[in-house]
Amino acid sequence: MNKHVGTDGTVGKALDLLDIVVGFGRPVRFSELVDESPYPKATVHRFLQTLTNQGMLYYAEDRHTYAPGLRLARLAHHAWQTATLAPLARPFIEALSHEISETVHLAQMEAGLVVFIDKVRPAEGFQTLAQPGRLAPAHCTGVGKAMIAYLDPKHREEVIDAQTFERFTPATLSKETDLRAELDLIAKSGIAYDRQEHEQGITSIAAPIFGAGDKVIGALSIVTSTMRAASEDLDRFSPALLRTAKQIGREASVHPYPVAH
Amino acid sequence: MNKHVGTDGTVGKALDLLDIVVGFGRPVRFSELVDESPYPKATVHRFLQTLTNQGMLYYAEDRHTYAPGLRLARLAHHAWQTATLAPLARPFIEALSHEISETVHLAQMEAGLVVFIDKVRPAEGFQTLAQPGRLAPAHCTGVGKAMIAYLDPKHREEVIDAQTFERFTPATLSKETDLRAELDLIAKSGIAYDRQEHEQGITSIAAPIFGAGDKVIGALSIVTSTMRAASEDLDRFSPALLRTAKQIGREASVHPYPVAH
DNA sequence: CAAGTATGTTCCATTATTTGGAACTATGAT
DNA sequence: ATCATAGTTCCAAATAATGGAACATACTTG
Repeated sequence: MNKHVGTDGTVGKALDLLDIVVGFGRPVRFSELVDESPYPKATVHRFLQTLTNQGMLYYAEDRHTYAPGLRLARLAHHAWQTATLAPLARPFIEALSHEISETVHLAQMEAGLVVFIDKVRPAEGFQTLAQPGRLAPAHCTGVGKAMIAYLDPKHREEVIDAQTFERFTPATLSKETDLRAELDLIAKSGIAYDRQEHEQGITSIAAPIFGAGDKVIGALSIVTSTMRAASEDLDRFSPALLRTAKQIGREASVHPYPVAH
Repeated sequence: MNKHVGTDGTVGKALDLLDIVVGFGRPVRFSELVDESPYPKATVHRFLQTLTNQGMLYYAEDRHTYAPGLRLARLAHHAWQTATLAPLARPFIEALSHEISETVHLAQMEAGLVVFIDKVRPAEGFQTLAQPGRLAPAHCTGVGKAMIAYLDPKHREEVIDAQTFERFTPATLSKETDLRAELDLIAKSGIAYDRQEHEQGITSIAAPIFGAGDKVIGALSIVTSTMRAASEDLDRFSPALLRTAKQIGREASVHPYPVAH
């Protein structure tokens, strides 16, 4: 259900809190964190002290707020460079976006959720919810469904179990059976769609990226709005999309590192 | 001596280990980590399990190696945007690099070490050690010395104490007294130099960046190679360098966030 | 391919750290 | 000046971390 179960003792809890602070996306006050976290006041306080000491958080004395620290920024940036598909895929998704003049998203999966890893917008495109580093549910996104459909059976079941099936729009697939039916289709065609299932007015066409040993390591999507194109129009992008996904996959298989998970 | 002292219990130790893994810059084996960390085998093992469970590390079963995890990578964008000067300074250092056609580095200080935050190279410049996210000692870099020279006395002593005075080249300042003498000069002129003290053949001219309350929040440097310019030639960049540092400082003072530490 | 060596994992009694309710202090609003 | 809200400290009890040593597994080599 929840992303990282709290069975990892002190360290797990501290990281939970770190995630919460970062999740706010702005400097946060102590009391907000007490409300948001499942831990009692004294415990939260102790963790914040530790994390601040460690440079993972920064405490602004004047404003009494906590924000991500420089050490976290440094570690995270490193991780981005060495542990995600982003640096490797960048040239390809730039080329794709340029070729078709549409927004392209790159995503990977973490703990049953979609993580948006990178994004290229052509010139001045519209803004979507997907910012790099953002999490989204897998059941209602093109990239999420594309990845689930090609997961090995064991992982697939785990990930499906992890879905909340929360409704974001009237089109959201909110039943497990609906999702499974669609996954079957995707597994046949190699293409997944998001028909305004996550954001009203936003549609996408997505394809999985396969790394060494034909393991799904990520997904790629072309995103547009209903203003700009009908859902079926997206189909004309599928050759370019599949080609780019294959290019990235090949690159990832060849390069030992950065590692794709 | 070491960056984050181990006085923060379990969480501190786990983060130490995380830093060590990330520091390798490549997937690492268990035994390498046991050697590198001060903790006993069983303890390292337990931490690695926890961190992997938490998604902060990724364990490649086939290769038996640990690498940064997706969860850590996910934190990158947020942390980088809100915790560093990078987003705010970007336009200014781009303008500077373009104006003078040289490489420009932006750095901040973390636990007595220099963290390179951003870097702009003109067209196809040469490569230096400084990649964004990279750590470097403060005693042998222009940006490091520029920051130390303007730290308040308390912090200054702490940071000087934290230096290892490791020799990287024959020109490296390897004695505390040498460093102090140079800091005095820097404090007078507002300009610091790196005369091949970190990398053979690389020289730079650096200036501190002051935020609200005239606190040093970072430093800026123009980097060139001895191939391209003599050390004294760098002086002709100093007006542009100082101007840009001032612009960034003003911007940082005005904008409440991103926070400069 | 068997014996040897290096590497990785598990166990568990001991030890040290975390935990969190409650009392306390600082801050800020009226 | 008074009250309310936010943040910090305390400390005995509860729990989790510790790490030496035994065990298991993967590699190496004669």
